[in-house]
Amino acid sequence: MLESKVVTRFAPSPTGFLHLGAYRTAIFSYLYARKNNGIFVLRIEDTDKERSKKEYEENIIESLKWLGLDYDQFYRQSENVERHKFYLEKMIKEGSAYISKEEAKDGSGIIKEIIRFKNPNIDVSFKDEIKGEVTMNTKDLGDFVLAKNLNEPLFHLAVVVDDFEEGITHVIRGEDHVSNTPRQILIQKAIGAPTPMYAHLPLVLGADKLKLSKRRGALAITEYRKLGFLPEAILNGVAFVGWNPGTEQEIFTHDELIKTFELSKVQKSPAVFSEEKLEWFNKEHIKKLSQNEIEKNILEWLPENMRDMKIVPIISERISKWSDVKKMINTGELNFFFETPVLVKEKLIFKNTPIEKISQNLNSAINVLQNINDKDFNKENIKNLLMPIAETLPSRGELLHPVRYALSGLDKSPDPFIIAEILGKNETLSRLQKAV
RNA sequence: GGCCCUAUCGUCUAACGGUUAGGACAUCGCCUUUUCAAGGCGGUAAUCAGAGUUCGAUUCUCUGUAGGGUCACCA
Repeated sequence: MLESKVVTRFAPSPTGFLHLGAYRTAIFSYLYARKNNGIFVLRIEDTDKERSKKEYEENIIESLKWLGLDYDQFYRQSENVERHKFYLEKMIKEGSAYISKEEAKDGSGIIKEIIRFKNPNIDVSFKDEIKGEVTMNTKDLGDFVLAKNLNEPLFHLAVVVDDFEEGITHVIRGEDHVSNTPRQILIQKAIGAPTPMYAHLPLVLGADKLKLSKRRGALAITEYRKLGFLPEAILNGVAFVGWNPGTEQEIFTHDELIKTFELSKVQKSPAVFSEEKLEWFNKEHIKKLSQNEIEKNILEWLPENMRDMKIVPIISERISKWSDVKKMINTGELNFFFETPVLVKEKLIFKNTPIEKISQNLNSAINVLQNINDKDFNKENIKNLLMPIAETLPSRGELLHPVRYALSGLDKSPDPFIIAEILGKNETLSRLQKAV
């Protein structure tokens, strides 16, 4: 029973901030492990001492945590050098690897001893969960290098030894590793390790149809957090790049994804990642939040002097991520609530209605609104009084437009009833009076 | 170039060999209490090309074409 347990791993190298494409492989590995009651391992592949940085490792850990991808085991490849050395020595002893004296690649002319694999030059085939049967000849690979020396293993050796020692049963990784697989299988055979199941994920492309890369604007996952995306929305949206459950449901929670995820439904072809659709996913996930949580978040994103519960409703239906709150502030859409707008007389005019008629309509509005008590000054009551007047006019706009403009000073704004409610009776009447 | 992989609306995708080729995002139009947003309804839009197998091909086979991956003392 224990033998059949699924163990997957996410094995990034901490040489930069990881973008969504990398996290998608983490998500799939995680989902697959959880779905099968297995174990999810995080292994930091930091054997490249020059390029690996602690900062990046921390960013990876932080990002996984934020996404809700909890791992059961953690390894740092650089801490496994002893076992890498053990297998290296074993291979040399058994003849599947040898020490080769060669001139250093840096052009210094120094002769070094490196460790090469004795390539048997055979056809290697493996079954890939996504791509199917793949066969490759390994003779082009030559006697590839396993390690710089006994204490400095290279990628292929380290991966194979660690996957074996950590009991990895399913290697889920990017398609760029397909051509690495045969030589890793060769090493497995040499050290007597079983071959795990492989699933090579198709690449994630940017809008330019090229591989997603930081150089072309791909963001680190922590940047999405800064932009005010919900982790569950990112999880959902990224999982849907190159995978779908085959039903028409698109919005999934963390737990629903675990239940639904299947490797067999992963796409074979690369997928273009759409920022627009990610925003849509986020908006849908915001809708699932309780009213309280939405209020709390919006309030947090508002500057202190603007933290007023009353404007939350008009903000919440106009944003798809929290940072859009800032955008609304910057475009001045919310200013009317905090300061009396400066009006341009002509803008009160609806179509060709004479200005006298507009003033007259505004006055009727003032008259009826005066009759509402302060505490009943809400959008329903306001609407109930204003609409009957508007209905008597050739066009409702002759009343509604000037009222809305007088209150907001904007060409585009929420409807006049809600604005009046937010402003309160006094401010509403005062603004209407000024417009007459 | 060698090896490997892939190919359905602009994008993500669905379709036991038989469907008016379905859905979502985006886009366009209409409606909904002037405008904006939200919401509702509807529209435009796709099987890379050519052969073959078959009564019938988006689906199977081959070829072509186009993309992509990989060929390190990086991972």
